[in-house]
Amino acid sequence: MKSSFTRRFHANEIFHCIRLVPQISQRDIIEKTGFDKSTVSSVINRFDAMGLVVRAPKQGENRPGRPSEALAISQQSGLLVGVQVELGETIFVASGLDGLPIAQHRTRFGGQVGELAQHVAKGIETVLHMSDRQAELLGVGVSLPGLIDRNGTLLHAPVLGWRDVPVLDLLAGEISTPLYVGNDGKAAATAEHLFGSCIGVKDFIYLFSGSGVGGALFLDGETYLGMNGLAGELGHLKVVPQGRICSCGSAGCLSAYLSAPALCREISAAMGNTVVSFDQIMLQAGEREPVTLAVLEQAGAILGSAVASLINTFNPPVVAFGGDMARAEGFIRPALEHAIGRLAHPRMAEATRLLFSEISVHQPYLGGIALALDGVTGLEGPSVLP
Amino acid sequence: MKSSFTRRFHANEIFHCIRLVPQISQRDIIEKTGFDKSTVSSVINRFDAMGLVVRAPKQGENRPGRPSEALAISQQSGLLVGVQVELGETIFVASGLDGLPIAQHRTRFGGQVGELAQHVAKGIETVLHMSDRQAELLGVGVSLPGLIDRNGTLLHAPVLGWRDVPVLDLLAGEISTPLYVGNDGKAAATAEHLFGSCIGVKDFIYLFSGSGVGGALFLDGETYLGMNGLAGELGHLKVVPQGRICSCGSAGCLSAYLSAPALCREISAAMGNTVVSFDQIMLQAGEREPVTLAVLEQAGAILGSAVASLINTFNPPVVAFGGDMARAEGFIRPALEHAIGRLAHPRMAEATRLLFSEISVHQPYLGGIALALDGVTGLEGPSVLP
DNA sequence: TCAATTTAATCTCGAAACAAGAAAAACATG
DNA sequence: CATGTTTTTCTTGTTTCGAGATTAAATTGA
Repeated sequence: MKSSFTRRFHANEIFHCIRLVPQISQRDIIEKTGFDKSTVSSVINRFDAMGLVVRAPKQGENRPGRPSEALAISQQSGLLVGVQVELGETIFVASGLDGLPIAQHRTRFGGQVGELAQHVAKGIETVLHMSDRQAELLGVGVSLPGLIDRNGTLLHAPVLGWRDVPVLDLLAGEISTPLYVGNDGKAAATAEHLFGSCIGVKDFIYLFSGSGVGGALFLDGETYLGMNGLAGELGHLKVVPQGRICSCGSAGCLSAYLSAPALCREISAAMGNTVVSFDQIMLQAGEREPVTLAVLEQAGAILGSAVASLINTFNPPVVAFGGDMARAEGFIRPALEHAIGRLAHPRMAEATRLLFSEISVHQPYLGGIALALDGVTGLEGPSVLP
Repeated sequence: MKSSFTRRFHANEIFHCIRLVPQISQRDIIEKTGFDKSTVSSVINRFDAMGLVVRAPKQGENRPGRPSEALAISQQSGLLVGVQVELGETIFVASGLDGLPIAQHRTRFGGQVGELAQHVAKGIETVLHMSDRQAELLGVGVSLPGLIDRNGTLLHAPVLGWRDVPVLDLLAGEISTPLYVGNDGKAAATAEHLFGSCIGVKDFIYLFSGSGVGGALFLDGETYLGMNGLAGELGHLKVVPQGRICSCGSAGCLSAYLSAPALCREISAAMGNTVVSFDQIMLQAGEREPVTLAVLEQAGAILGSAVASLINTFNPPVVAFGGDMARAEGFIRPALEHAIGRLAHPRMAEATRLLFSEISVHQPYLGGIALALDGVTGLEGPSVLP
């Protein structure tokens, strides 16, 4: 069952057409993609033979002619599990091949390397039971907060305190399904592309903030990995020469100025009290507490300087912000835009849209699912598509 | 004669195999590319039919069996002209499809927009006469020192003082051959990939310095253009918050610290004399003049900070330096490497090779030829390959 | 009710391309 | 001069895309 590259390309495109617009007809797919009708028909016939899609006559189209089909990803076609490992807690989500979550499960996790594999395997088991759907598990995506290379080795995760952990190998020992392990920034960017505001956007730069600052380069329809898979560490762009020491061991990084811990420290120092969480910062900012507002404004300006460099580098149509950056949109956006206007090349800045991610705030658990869906439908490696 | 994408991909790969290793045999191409022997044979037969290659029996192979063919790009197959527009002077180079220069011509150019098209057309005419080869002109590449968008409009060239000049349209009015217009940084990076030290390197970041600092992102086998074709303006990475005013109108750009004029100003101010050219700087540095050495060292450190950001962003196998940066290798490299070691993520820094371009110093005129060759053999748009 | 019309999806068939194998070409060796 | 070796070309089978013909399933109107 070895298909040519173009065939897989077509299949992939058509699959995502159906996923994104359920009840779509072949006619609409032909218009949208520009593929030939016979190509679309044959691909969908194969999808059908594999039980990947369901076809139903389309209702409520009161016009002459043969009614079009309403295509949809089958609920029975297969399951994905997304795993989001964070400090203290792990989130497990099960979904169908359409990527829509059908069950969720959270457990505490102490962060011991030795327990990771068993802990994840057990969580997957649990969430699969909860999902109550009779279908095969096709793939598992695991999003981790750290630098992960192409071989699936986690090189450094300051938040967890891990170094050089072969996570893919460890997990593969307990989990037999296809396994996709990835950095949380790249996972979040993929989620934004598959489910969020960057659907259909082939090039965008993603930045997000939480316990650290991460990012991803989404170029030409896929996340750019670089030589070892480490590209996109935008949290460690240098913004201040000889600046603050960063958790990565270097100095002057964006992360040292914008991560939640950094902002907490800064506000605490200025106010004399103890601010320990970004929730608290948002609360104080909502009450228009002056020090907090000033620190956030300052953060927006620093972020703007980094984004100006990114705009001058990539000339991207979209720069997307996720996590705490998205939550604080109202407080940082003016300073951010002002800095970009001042520092980026005008012709590029005016063409770039800034986008604050909603899903990264309200559905932060989609990263793992995105890795899994991207993995099982992807053009390289084995794919569940024909 | 519309070929499929894969066909053109194969043809392109095989063409460059022959270009890079003249006298190569089909056998060697098969080994190198992994294509099937029938594919290679049929592509080369078409090359032959078009008069693109010459085949000769390979000499001096004293072994049994049918002797292999020695393939080479035909000298009669076609001509390219590369044009390098600089302040005060324009360089014209003619070459065959192998990219080897066969004639060169330089003329003064005052920099009047109105005269550009005629000036270029006349120079092409002249260099073609000089080349003395009976072959069709297949393409012209024009490298310009400024921001050029996808439509071939030069948006801003501080060096020439031009703004919003539709160079492609202007030139197309005088020149009927396929025309490829590009930014000098991207042209130099393409040259490095086609003729220089980055042959076979599919991903590298290119930085060069001259009257300004420019760059290019060479990702996944091609220059990354971004939305409007403006990506790669690495000279305007922000390195100092609220820093020096740059020719682009913004502040704190790399270019404001590393361009030849900036270094001249800095050295002049510190020494009290007047340094006006990079040649003079190199001379003084060669004599180990302390102020000059200190300024260059400082420049290396600033460059290192920017390169550290680039390494953390792209995780590239190679960062290449051209122009004045390459000339000053000996004086900036220690500070550069030190800064990178301190600021870039160790796992990425250790994997990245720094490369100082030779061709950008000794054959700076190759940029235009590179644009032309890349254009006429490229996978998108019309191509001279079957 | 039953053609006629209209639209959607499928089927048929030719052109193009790759890949594997057979055949041919051109040389060395004994 | 036969045999073996190596390189290139030719032959054939399979796959895929795409254009046109065909079939399917509805509405419309006589």
